[in-house]
Parts: sequence; C-alpha cells; structure tokens
Amino acid sequence: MDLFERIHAHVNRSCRLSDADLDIVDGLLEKRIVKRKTMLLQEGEVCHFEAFVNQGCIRSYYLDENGFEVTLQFAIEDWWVSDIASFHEQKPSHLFIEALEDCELLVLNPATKESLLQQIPSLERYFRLMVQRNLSSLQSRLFKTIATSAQDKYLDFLEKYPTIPQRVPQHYIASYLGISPEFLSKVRTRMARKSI
Amino acid sequence: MDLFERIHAHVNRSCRLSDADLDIVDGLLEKRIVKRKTMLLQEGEVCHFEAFVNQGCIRSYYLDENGFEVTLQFAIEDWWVSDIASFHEQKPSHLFIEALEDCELLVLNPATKESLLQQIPSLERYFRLMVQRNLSSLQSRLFKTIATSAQDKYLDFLEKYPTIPQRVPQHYIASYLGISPEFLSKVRTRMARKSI
DNA sequence: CGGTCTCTTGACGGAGTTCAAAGCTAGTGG
DNA sequence: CCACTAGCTTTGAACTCCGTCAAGAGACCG
Repeated sequence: MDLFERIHAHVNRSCRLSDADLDIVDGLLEKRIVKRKTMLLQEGEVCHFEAFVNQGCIRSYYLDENGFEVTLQFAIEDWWVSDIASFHEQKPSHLFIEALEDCELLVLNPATKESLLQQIPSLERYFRLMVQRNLSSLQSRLFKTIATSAQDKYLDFLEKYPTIPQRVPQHYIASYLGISPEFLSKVRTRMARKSI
Repeated sequence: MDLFERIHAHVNRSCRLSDADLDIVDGLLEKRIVKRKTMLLQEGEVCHFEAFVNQGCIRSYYLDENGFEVTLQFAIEDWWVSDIASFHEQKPSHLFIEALEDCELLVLNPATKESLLQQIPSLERYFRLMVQRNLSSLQSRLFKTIATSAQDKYLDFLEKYPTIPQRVPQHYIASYLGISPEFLSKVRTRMARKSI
C-alpha cells in the first residue's frame, strides 16, 4: 500500500485537492517509525509534532501528582495525535503521549505545517473541521462522564470504538472512562452474567 | 461605550485589523437584546447563531432523559457562545442555550460568518485559535472532572471564574462541576468551618 | 403579603474506590 | 522448549464519597 494512501483519503473527505497539491502534502510529511512503549511526549516538554497514524496505536494521557492516569485519546489508523495547545503556542505540555504498538506515523512540525497551510490555504478548512469535531465529541464525552453510569459509559465506548478493546489493555480503557480498572472488570462480569 | 469596543479589543488580541476591516466586522454583526430566561436554543433545533456577549450572562447545558442537567459553559462579557457542531453542519443540536441575565449580544449567522471570513481571511486565525483554546481548556476540565474531588473542582472553579459565583445561582455551578447542588452546599460549609 | 426560587441540613443508601491476594497470559532468556 | 517473570485481569471485603429524599428557612419579586 502506498505510504500516503490513507492520508489522501482522509483529507479528501473535507476538501478536494489537485494532484499537484497532494504532492506538496507528501513532500512535507515526514515518515516516522516508532517502537511500542516509545514516549513521544512527556509532561513539561514542548510538543513539536502533529502525527497522523498510518499504522499502529497511540495513547495520550494526563498524570496527576498521585500517579493517577486519565487517558485523553486512543489514536489508531486515520487519527491525528498531538497536544495542539503546546504545539501551536510552543509552550510546555501537560500531556504524555506514548506508542501502545509499533507505529508508522506521518509527522508535521510547526514549520512544515505553516508551510503546508501557506501553499494550500484550503487545508485551513481541513484542520479547522478536525479541531471542531474534536471539540464537539469531547463536549459530549464530558456530558456522559458526568451524567451516566460506569456500565453505560463502557457500552457507549464499545459502540463508538469497537476495535480498540481488542488492541489495548483493559485498564487503559478504564482510565479513559474515568473508573478504576477493578470496577471495570466487575462491570464486565456483571454484563456477561446478565446476557447469558 | 461604543457597541463594538469589546469585540474590537477581543479580535485585536489575536490579529491586527485595519480600520476598514473593523468596519466590515461591525457591518456584519447584528445587535440583539434578549431578556433573562430567554431560550436561545433548544435540543433538536438547528443553531443559527454565534453570539458574542457584550453584556450579560448566558448558560449552555445538556439535559438527559431523566431531567439531569450538565452545564457546559457560562458565557459572560467577551465570550462567544454557540453550538459549533450544529452551527457549522446545520444539524440538530443536543444543547440548550439560555440567558441567565438580560443580555446584549452581537450575532453572526452562517451567511454573515461566511461573508466575514471571505472578506477578511485573517479572521480564520481568530476563530481557529478560539476553537483550539476552547478544546484544550475542555481537555483539562475533563481531566479534573475525573481525577479530582468535589472540593478541589470547586476551588479550581473559583480561581478560574472568580466573578461567576456572584452572578449565577449556585446549583448551576454544581451542574457545571458535575456534583449535586446539595453536596456543593455541604462542601462550602465544610470549607467555611475549616477556614475560620 | 404569598408564591417561587434558592440554599441548607440531616439521615440513609449506593455506586464506585482501595487494598490485598491470587490466577492468567504472553514474552523472554537460558 | 521449558521456566520465569512481568504485566494484566479477576475477586472479595471494607470503606468513602457523593447522591437522593425530605423538610425547613431565607430571599426576592410581582
């Protein structure tokens, strides 16, 4: 499969680009291979990348002073991952970003992103839509986090991300849902008993 | 005070506009006065506005099938309020938006916003930055919602929005923090006792 | 005034946490 | 190819933070 096939298709959903424009995109993206367990970003560092996941799985998370983790995002194929606040304002991040599988990424840095947007202004739209969709899905996630039970959050997660549970350890899903790994395990056994 | 003084200052923080450009902005914004308790948007409706709050206070919130409310945002002077997903894709909203005080708003609709961005492309940056900041502050709010106690969330709120508690009923703040109004009351009395 | 909205207080219950221990699985090196 | 380890999941008991329900007390406004 062509290295840029996925990202072309992804961009195409928001805006049509000419072949010449697509060549510009390809020229500015940097391919990066990272091994499982690689830390791409740690709290306190400035985030220098926006990464499109061509292959693999990445997790971003917060970590408080007691060692308690909250997973912000699982990024699999066709997702972008970054700390946009840190990336755009070049200030220290509060996030950790880590590869959960061996990954093939296509990476932008602030300079190449700037150059990309200058050469292809219509990509403004692509990135704006991405941030907007991100925002509104985070809004509804906040609502569910507050308003629904652990079981409903888990069912919702299964529906929205059916392939993730097969790829990542269960306790990371618990930390995404905002519940303890032990309780997620109990919820699952309760669900299994009821559906027999 | 000039009707457009606030919004000029607000735009100016992200990008410098010429006087001619500012005139275009002023010409496209529509002044709207709404009374306390006016519903600007209800679930199921399409959101046709982005409103800049010149004066007053507005609340956006989710409401689940059991009547349980989660406040998404308090918008006071210098804030924008809208349902961006509904606004941009012209699809039904999941939010309610309601005036908590008599308000003076400056309003864009999809057509005037489109026209604004076409005439002043540099405003793309202004709106993009706004969405980005919104996103990253929502990310950290999600983290705190999950990882911290009711008391810490309340203290955090007081620090971040010191003027809000004097303007809105306390049970709305509880619904912003994701706790019951009764428990917020108990947290406050506990804090008051300790700090004497 | 009288009704409506708001905040407080207390008793009780429950959803979810914490801690500890044990079983399970997969990867790794000898 | 087996033994060992490290990470993951499960289970149970005790506990806690917070929600629910109910009642009362202000405060505000028409």
